[in-house]
Amino acid sequence: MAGRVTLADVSKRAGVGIATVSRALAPQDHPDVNSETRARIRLVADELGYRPSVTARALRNHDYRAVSIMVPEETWGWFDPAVRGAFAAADESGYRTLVQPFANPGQYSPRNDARRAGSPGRSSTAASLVSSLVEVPAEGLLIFGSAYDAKVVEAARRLRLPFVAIDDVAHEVLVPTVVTDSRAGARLGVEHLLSLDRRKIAYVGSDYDAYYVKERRLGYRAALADAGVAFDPALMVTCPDTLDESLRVYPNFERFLASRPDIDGIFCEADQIAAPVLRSLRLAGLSVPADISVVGFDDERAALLLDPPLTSVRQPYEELGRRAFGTLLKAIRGESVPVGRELVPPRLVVRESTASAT
Amino acid sequence: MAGRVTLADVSKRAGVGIATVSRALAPQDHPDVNSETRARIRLVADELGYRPSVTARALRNHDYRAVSIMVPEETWGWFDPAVRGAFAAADESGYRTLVQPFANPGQYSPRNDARRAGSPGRSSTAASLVSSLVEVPAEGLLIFGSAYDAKVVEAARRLRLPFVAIDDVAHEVLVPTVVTDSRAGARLGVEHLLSLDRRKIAYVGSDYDAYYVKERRLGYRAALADAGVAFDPALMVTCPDTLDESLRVYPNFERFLASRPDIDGIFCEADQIAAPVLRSLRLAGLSVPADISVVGFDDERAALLLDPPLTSVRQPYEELGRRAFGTLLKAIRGESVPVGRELVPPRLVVRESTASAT
DNA sequence: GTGAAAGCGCTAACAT
DNA sequence: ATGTTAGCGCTTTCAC
Repeated sequence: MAGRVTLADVSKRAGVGIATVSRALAPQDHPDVNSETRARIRLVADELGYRPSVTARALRNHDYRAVSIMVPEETWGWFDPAVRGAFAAADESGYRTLVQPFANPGQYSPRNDARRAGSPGRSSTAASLVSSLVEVPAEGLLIFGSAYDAKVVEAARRLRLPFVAIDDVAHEVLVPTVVTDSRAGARLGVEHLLSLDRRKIAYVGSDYDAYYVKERRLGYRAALADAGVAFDPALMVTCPDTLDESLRVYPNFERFLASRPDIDGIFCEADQIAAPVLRSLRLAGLSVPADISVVGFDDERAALLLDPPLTSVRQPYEELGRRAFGTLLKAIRGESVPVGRELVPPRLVVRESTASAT
Repeated sequence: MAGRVTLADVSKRAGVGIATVSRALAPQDHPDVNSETRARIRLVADELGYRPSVTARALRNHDYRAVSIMVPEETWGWFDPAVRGAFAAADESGYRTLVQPFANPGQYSPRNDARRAGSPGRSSTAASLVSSLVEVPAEGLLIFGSAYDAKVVEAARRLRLPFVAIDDVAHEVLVPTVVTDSRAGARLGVEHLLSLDRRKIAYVGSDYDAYYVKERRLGYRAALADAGVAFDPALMVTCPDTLDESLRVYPNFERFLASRPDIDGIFCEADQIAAPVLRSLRLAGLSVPADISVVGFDDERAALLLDPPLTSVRQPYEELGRRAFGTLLKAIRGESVPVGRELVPPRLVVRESTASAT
């Protein structure tokens, strides 16, 4: 049903040549048209309900101005603002954005799976991605998360599509990748705790083997080192169960808490981890932040709803998306973009769990 | 840079006619080609890095197989799974999805504004939407939220684009609209409380003038009526400050709680409202669910992280998206779809805040 | 200032 | 089984 009324129709009805109509209707006022004619033609076009065929225009002009964004289904909740950032940036550059969700074949451990509705659809896996990509009228490709399935990378390369990723899981990057500077973020969080005179700072994290986990741990140690506080391995608490969202408390952390009544600060690897941690503290009769200050990472929406509201390192998701699109655009325009990580700094959002407002 | 290598190139290199190449490369194996030739041609095509021009194909075939999804920036966090549902449904029908975020000109009160990063971009408002829509090569239009700016509807109508909305705010619908059955949802929640022998059930809501608010209130009353429990207006607590996410407790609710020590159940209009409510209860030394059972609405991610984890009416977001696409597809195919609401039933997710697991 | 015509890359007749 | 050709709707020389 699209593009029923064509330039020819308008030209006939207006009693002018088809080319004139084209000129009259051009986005930026074409100089070579009598403004009266233009007005008249525009009127007729409106009347007829003319809609330019984007498809014909694209064919003719060899530019489609669209990029494809591939989003793994499982991470949607997470990368949502990043998608929005990419949208916004694309929009500003006159690009359209196509979104293709794809099912993630294991490997990438979803943090949101408790939520995963049983979508019966055969949404593409990385494998079928190969073929489906061919169908996409895009000038470039943005992949969110788990871009590093070698098959996907290979597929994209074969399509000769400029290709940028946003990912903080893979240890090794095969394409230009935009990522939150997790190390700097953890550092910010721990420095904040140190500035509150906390010295026995525990790190509560997961055993998930991911780049961001490694980096956050490094950030923690770096902050301590800079402050001249000795690193104590006993303060690193690893909870293997952090992906189980239904858990109220982590057994590992409970044990740790009982054994170390001396800690005065906790850096949580993720907000999601902070929720059970706060519960444990409450159950233990400890007051946050009076007895113990707690900092999270991500600043997801729930950080605000926790009790007390959680101080957290905010992921610059929106910026991640914008940067990724920017880099992609460079690639599309033929500038060379190096394979490697482009770090985006997060910032600290202070709330009551660290009560800086003394 | 798209579509450099054409059918002609492949045909020349393979020493066959251009039509043969077209047939050989057709998505579904064309019967009229020697399979050997096909194999050979495919090889050559691969070698040359041939990518079909979607744009030419679309022009030729008069079907673009894409729908446009317009998402108001502010509600992204909310409608995220709905977008995914629409994606999935579209994908299953061989449709692509274009996403266009648009800035919402006030009127629609964002629930997420605390999060709103200062995106400097001039992402389209409803007004510029008009023109921008013309540029979108879509066969149909899905609008998420606030579709009822008359200008937007008018614009879409003038484009003669099939048009479906997902919205639970507008009181009056101007286009086919898919929406959660909030009344049934509230009913589920309240019936659950009643089944736990709660009889003094408060309704804590906002003063937001929206369809879903009205409906949830009606659902609350309907459940009470069915159970033969007299409706007590004094148990309706309206907190004008429910949109302020930084608030730890609602003054209105605090007052109410102090004045009514007899209540034994609370139905919260939204999970977001439940967070401060739970805090107030905790501060008042009341135990949930022993003393008071609490039910929320939406079942957003935070429901799981609250303490105790919140029993909540889960919005069928994914299904909302799927249904909306389904309806849109009908419209695209020329079937008539009535202007009106298509209700999708939510379901109750029981957690510890109502401790049904005695 | 305006019209005629070529051609973007593809597919579907219509030949052969 | 394969080649030739017309034409989808548009923009852009090139004439006038």
